[in-house]
Amino acid sequence: MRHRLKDVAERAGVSVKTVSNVVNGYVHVRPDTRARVEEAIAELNYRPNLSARHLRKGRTGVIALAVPELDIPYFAELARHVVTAAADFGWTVLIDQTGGGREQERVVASGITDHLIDGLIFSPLALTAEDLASLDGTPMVLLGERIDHGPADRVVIDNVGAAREITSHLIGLGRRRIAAVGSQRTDEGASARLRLAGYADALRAAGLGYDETLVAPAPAWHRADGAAAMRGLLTSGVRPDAVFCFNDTLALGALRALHEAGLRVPEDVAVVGFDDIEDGRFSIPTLSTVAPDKAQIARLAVELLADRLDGDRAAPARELSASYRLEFRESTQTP
Amino acid sequence: MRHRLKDVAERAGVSVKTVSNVVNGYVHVRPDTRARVEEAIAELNYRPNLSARHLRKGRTGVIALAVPELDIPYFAELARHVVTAAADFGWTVLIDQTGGGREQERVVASGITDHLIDGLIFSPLALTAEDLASLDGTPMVLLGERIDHGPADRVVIDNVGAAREITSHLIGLGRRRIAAVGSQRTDEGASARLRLAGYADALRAAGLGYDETLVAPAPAWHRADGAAAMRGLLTSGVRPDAVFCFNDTLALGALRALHEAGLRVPEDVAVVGFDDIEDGRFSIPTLSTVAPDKAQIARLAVELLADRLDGDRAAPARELSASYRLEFRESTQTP
DNA sequence: CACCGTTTGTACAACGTTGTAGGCAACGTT
DNA sequence: AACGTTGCCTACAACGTTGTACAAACGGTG
Repeated sequence: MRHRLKDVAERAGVSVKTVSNVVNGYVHVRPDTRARVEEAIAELNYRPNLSARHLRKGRTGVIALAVPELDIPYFAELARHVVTAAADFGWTVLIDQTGGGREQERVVASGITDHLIDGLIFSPLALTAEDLASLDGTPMVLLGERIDHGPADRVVIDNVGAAREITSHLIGLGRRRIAAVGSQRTDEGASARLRLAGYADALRAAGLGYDETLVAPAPAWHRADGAAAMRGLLTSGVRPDAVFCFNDTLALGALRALHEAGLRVPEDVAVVGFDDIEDGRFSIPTLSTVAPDKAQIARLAVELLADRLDGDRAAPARELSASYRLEFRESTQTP
Repeated sequence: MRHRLKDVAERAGVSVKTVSNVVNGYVHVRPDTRARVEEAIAELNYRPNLSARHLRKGRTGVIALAVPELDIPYFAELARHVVTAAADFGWTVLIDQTGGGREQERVVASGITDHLIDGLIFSPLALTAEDLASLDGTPMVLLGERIDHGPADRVVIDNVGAAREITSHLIGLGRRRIAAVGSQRTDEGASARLRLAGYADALRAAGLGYDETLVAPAPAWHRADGAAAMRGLLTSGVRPDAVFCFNDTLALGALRALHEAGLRVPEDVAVVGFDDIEDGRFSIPTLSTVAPDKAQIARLAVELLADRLDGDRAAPARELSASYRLEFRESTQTP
């Protein structure tokens, strides 16, 4: 049922290698020979065996994308863009969920590189630079801030700047008691730390004090965590007039908690998020947010990987920055 | 940097095959020999080359999951469950987006099977039984209703029954003018047809007429389509007191449109969806819905695939049914 | 002690592909 | 006419692994 080069060769009356040459677009094949071979390929519906090709060439045409969880909308949207960007290079993307734990991430980062893939785009939560250094040489591009001075290429966005800008926007609306939701003290919370820093920067620049009681931690960044953190803030008696949630799912949870508490958004409390996931465009109210250019992130990551694969694998690691913009929607604007 | 069986063999002072036997857990290896080999493996950090192994054995340990779009929450959640279920079989999952078009789906279904994967779990929108029959023999499990009597194993849920039940629930609440959002006349709309049938069944059983003007089509099933369809219904002058949306994202869009029109949910209009995506548990109001057991769907699909891989590939196609339950939340209940 | 079956290990070939080396025409140049 | 050059194609080996066949060592039995 499944045919090999040999079958095509026999049918076309040429050598196996000539068929291989046709398949690979080698120049010196007579037009009529080429035509005969192509006809045979079509008749047999021949497709190259990628494993054999890989074994011989050392390339599979498959790259992996490893993210903590697929059903976190941000990662799902990112995955979509990576698949699209990779297609431009003729690559297939193998998507892996790490779950976000350090051990799991280490397993993925080392295990997945068992010769099946050419390279890896990795969005780590817990992996350390140390873990990373112990991996053998599968080219890798990191997304996000977790690993500070690792040996790998990275695509980042300016978390501090974005957080500062969106917080300043809230201040510009006249809000003075601005809460932050999503802080994390663990090592996993690199993005949390940076966004918190940007938040604090903006308060300081506006002459507003940084009030510890307005900062709510969240163990993970799901809707439920956002709702719980918001409820915690409200029952603790602090009365914020605005909330900066460190991502959109937290913000959606916070909206929910505010709704349950009978508070109006944005009249009583303005809410902003981070990531610009699609839900935020249809939530009630729609959600103001920082919109990282996910397509650009994906494209830069794929391009970095391509450069690394084709170029010098020992070249120094590069870091590229993706852009973002602010989206102002109902949760910060009176209709 | 990367070592082969041969390197391990030299270090341990045995033949290549003996190392292979140790790696594969072959029984008849003397304990001290095994220990020596394992030590050498550890020292060299040896990992088998999966391409070579595949070439020899005909198995890769990779299965593919093909879905229309990854950033549709239902598919993202499903993907997560499939990855988890596959891990129990030691499989890695390669996730592919088809985009949902017939041609693209055909490309994925045939192209992806280029020797890289052992099997495919496929959630088709547009592919026909005819397309499917033309594929060579990569084992495949289909999800959903699209292909009626195809040659492949399938996992389905009882769309008609579920739609009937949720509609009956609305009727039980005293609603009489119940709209349906998401109908599709194209071939892609198999699920839409079945859910519409269940909706009509329930109306008929309750002695309510089927009113064409209460049925709104939706080209795709995104939030934006739900919002547009709902706006269309409202501006056309029909005044439903309940809406059955054929999936949750449509329902979230509909909630948005109702909100913009100043209608209260559930007081003025009750809303139900289908899929039980996480968003629906945090939306305002929270969304009543049909909750298919996604974990079960994923598990059944993986098991069917495993059976097919290990067993008789020519055995007749099987069809398994996954269960569902109804979730009643705020969008159909007054607080 | 000869015999036999089991245990433990080895050598070789094969999976399907492509890189290398080289052969044979046909051509233009001296 | 002899020569190198070019175009086109073929034969062979190799990528790293495992199945098959078989050899050597071992233990128990008659």
